[in-house]
Amino acid sequence: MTANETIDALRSRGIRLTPQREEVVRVIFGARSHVTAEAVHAKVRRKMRSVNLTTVYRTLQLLEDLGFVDHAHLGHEAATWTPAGPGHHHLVCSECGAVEDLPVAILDPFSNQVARSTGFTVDLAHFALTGTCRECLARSTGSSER
Amino acid sequence: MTANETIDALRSRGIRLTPQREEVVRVIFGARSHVTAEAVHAKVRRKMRSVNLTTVYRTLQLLEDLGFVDHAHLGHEAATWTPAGPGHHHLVCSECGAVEDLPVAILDPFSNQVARSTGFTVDLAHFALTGTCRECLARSTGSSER
DNA sequence: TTTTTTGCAAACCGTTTGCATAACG
DNA sequence: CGTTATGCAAACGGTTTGCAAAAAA
Repeated sequence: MTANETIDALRSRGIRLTPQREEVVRVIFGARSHVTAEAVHAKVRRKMRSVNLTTVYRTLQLLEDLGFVDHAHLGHEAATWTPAGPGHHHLVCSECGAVEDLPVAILDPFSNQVARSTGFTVDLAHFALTGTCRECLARSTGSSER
Repeated sequence: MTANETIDALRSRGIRLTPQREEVVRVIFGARSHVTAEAVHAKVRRKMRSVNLTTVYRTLQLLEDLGFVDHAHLGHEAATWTPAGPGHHHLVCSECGAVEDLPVAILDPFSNQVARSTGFTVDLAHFALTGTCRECLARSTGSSER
């Protein structure tokens, strides 16, 4: 979905359109990666100086309730937002902070395995998986290990 | 490790022992499950009324730095603490909040899979996996679906 | 007595709330 | 016009900080 399509969808759902909301939509759908509410706010402000962070949070919430965006938690820091989509997972390196995207398919066998053995349906899109990326691992084992 | 062993270990490492620290150790090693700093604080207070939450946080941090305890994040709420151990994983139901423990072995194939395809070493002990437990899933698909 | 730890109050960050004003439809 | 959204300031929960007073070694 594009920003314009989303805005049209909002209109036809009878959602009140404000310049603030339109701009928030444009920012999220125009961003190339995950953005925090703070980042959305900053970008929106470049067009409309007076917009409040609160409004951004409220709009993000609204858009999520309507199914247009999703948010995920990559760690302890602020949540990040993306246009709604097939859901992709994240690997966050706890050493360097690098975020690696993970194709859904790779984790399917795992989800199935967990479902089979525990009855639990894991949602891997909402919370990131943390760990150590290849580079940081190589650095630490390479130099400190005998 | 028991509380007493930990206290001895602290002493022999030359760490200053205060009644507050001892009591924090006893609470964590005496708890049957994961406890938040707040919960540790409440329990410590039953013995020593004046202990401050800040002290609990600082002690927990110290104990973790020394390798005696670990903390994990089960969701958006407060972190939970446990005696250091082989590390176990958690499935947290986002609907009912139930926390299910997961045998490490179940996740090994998954970790290996991720490592193989991405070079990323996941640390599944620090952040819980969220999802929907069997009961909540049954409830929602059973009653709301046609 | 020196060094470290404590308690307290205040700050922190990300997020949410209450409320009066502004603006959509 | 009625209804809903906005901006602002203030509160939130979990955690961390600075600092002077207290206690460990």
